[in-house]
Amino acid sequence: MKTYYITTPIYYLNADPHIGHTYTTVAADVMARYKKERGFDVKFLTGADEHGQKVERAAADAGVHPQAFVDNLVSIYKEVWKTMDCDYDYFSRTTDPAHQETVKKIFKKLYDQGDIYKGSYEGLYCTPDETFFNERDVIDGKCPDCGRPVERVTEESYFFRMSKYQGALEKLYEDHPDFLVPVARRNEMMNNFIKPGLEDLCVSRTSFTWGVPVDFDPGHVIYVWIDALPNYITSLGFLSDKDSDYKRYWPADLHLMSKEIVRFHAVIWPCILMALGEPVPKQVFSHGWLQYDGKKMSKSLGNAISPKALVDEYGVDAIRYFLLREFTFGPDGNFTPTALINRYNADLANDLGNLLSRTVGMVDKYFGGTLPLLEAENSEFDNALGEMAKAMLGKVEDRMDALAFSEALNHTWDLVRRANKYIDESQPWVLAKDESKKAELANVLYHLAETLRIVSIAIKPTMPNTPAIICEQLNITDPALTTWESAKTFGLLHRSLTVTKGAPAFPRIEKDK
RNA sequence: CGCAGAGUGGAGCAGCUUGGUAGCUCGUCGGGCUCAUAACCCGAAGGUCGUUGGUUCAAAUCCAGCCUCUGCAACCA
Repeated sequence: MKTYYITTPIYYLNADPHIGHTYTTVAADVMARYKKERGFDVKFLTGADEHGQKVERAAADAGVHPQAFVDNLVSIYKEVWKTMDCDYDYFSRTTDPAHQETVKKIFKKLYDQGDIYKGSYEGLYCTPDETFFNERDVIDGKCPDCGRPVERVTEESYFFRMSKYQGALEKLYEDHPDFLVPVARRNEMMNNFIKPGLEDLCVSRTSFTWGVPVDFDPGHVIYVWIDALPNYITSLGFLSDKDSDYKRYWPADLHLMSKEIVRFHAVIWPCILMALGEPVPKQVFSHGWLQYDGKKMSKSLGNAISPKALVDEYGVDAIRYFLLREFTFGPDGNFTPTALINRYNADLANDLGNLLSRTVGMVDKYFGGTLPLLEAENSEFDNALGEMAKAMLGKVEDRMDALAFSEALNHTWDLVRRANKYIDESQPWVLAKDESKKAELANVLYHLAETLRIVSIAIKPTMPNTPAIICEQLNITDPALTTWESAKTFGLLHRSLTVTKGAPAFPRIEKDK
């Protein structure tokens, strides 16, 4: 079976998850579900980056041990992913003992082969803040955070010989234009970091202790690059005696992330892998940021949106749908409550939810809930709808494979809108008044139900819960009628369909609310 | 001249790679229908595609300059 390994970043645990983390994780989850529907052997990883000075300090401020601090945050993240129906296979933690053991082995291996060496790190240091700053960040010799003077200090530390992989990295970018997408990010990495020359990377610290120790040099802690990035392979058992997942799933098919951490995944990470002699990931995809009402979302601005609150108000499927449908996946997007309500009402309540209601309602009203087995010639409208329904999933696949979630969903909604139009064309309420048109009427309603079946399959990856609502009202219980491939055939649903009226799947939201 | 992206009818976006009647959703106005969650369907109005110049038979699309906004610049998804 063909494998598919997809990852989100492992999120840095300095705050609760907000809608931005959710955006990345939901997109990865949708992709993972889609690939599973297509028959791939899928592994989906998310996780937490738990080490470092910021965590150490945040824990101290909270008056708890760092481990207790991250344990608490991890449980909060996991709770949010559960709320969002994000169904990951691995939750990677950098405090996991097995991960730490492998990180030590990686560090040692790179050291032994000369790719890590001991040197000295010189920088501007703010002693009260215990933080290094760049020349350009320092304002008039003062710390940009606290305003106190910084001093030039030298610290002994280990360096990764990244410069050695300059040529190999350039070749990777040239040979595989799709290694990093979208192309704007690729240009950015090339022009800013690769072409000017890779600098060796400082991979250890002595300024804090909350991390994986360098076991052959006490006092040194392995810095984030060699700790967090390798989680994608340590979680698969790399360099351990249980490495069957590594052999099976590596290299990753897709590292998904937002733009600010592209450099680490598209420059540093491949260099580390090349140094280890391991294959690099097939693709790194960077999506944009969600702004809130045109402003950057951040903890300090206090405008970060809580995913939990949104789900409580609108439902998980609606939020997942909105995130993927509203924004083009790649550029930045602007999240506004108005857009959410508009999208919900227009697409989910008016188009899809209402289509289900009117279909079930008519079967109930005209036939007492069960369609009779009557033969009828298809009208031109019936044929047009059927043809469109059959072709829809292929278009969805094409856009999903390109990570164009919004366009994929739009193809499905083209069909939903077409079905609403079909009702007007077919005028079932006119047919219902003529006893001799019973067969025609039943045929129209059958076409609607079958279209809804196909729609319910196409939306499965994005909206994991809605298909069950549709199937319940249409009494679809045969698993063969809900497989991905079955949505490419029109007419599988049984003709003598019995429906069950239910509450509206997406009740309209009144605007003044 | 640090790098990259964006500027398209009232709003939000797509199109630009491979030039050729400017598309989608929402909103507005008018009409139709009545099965349905006052939902659905049809039609209309509304854009010199930031700006200047160039290439071309033809430019939103290619090239150059300029203006405005945004992001990145060793760890905010």
